[in-house]
Amino acid sequence: MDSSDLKQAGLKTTLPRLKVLSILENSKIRHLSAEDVYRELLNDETSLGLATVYRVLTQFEEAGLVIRHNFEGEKAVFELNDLEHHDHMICIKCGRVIEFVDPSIERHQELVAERHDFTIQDHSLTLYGTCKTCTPA
Amino acid sequence: MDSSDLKQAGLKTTLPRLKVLSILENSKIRHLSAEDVYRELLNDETSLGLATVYRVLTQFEEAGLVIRHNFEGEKAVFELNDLEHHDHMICIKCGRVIEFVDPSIERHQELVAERHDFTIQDHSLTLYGTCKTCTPA
DNA sequence: GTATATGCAAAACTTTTGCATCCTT
DNA sequence: AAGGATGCAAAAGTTTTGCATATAC
Repeated sequence: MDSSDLKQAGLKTTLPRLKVLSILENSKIRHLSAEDVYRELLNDETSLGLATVYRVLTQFEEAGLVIRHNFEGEKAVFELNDLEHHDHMICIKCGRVIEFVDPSIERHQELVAERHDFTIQDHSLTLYGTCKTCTPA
Repeated sequence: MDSSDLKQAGLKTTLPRLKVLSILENSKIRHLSAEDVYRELLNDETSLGLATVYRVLTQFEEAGLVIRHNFEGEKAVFELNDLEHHDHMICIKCGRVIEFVDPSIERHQELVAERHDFTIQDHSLTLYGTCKTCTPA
């Protein structure tokens, strides 16, 4: 992702937008809150206002560059929309986020929706529990 | 549900709690925000403070009497925990909430979790789209 | 040069908390 | 009588907005 993605989205290539994009691409942690992004930039010589970070992330979401998640109890987090669609497992002990795809689940969502004459536009599936490391043996 | 459910949950039988319980049981709409509950009580001779509604709903959640949902973009909503487990479809046009259960989906959640050595404690599956009435033909 | 973007501070909105008072047991 | 529950107002946390200034094209 680079400035051409911004242009395509109808967004001017500005330093704040490039910085946010770069954080999203290079951060070790894939799911970041607006404040996470803001804080990563604080060390930076020219940091951004938190309001700008929110505005940029919202524009990115509208442009389809990022996906916003509202996981339980947390503030909103954002991830780059650069992978195939996937759902999430979240470890309630260490916070780790595991991404997964399950075609059977996807298919059955469609089937159950059809059964109710419902047209799916989007869905959100999140499993909460403990990961390999955090599950007591 | 009545005062005995409160006692069992270790909660004193108070008027505010009974009122909230009664709203949850008798409201036409099943999924209510704290403010929805608060507003239904405003006409009432003795209404409750919003803070009390939040406290009561939180206690009910801890006691397992209600389930709290954080649907996308909305404030938290609460529903009585009096049905079997189920997931939700939400019409993004009319706000209607349809409850459903799909054993295949449940099963495949377990399978995919196992594959990742993940132990599910809870999950949240919500389909967003348009219902029968709101889907353009 | 013009339109759009940003920064800052203030506002908005949801939810929680402190504390004095009241109610249930 | 004692402990827990409530109301009110204030605080906290997250996200949005108004407006003057700065920046991209």
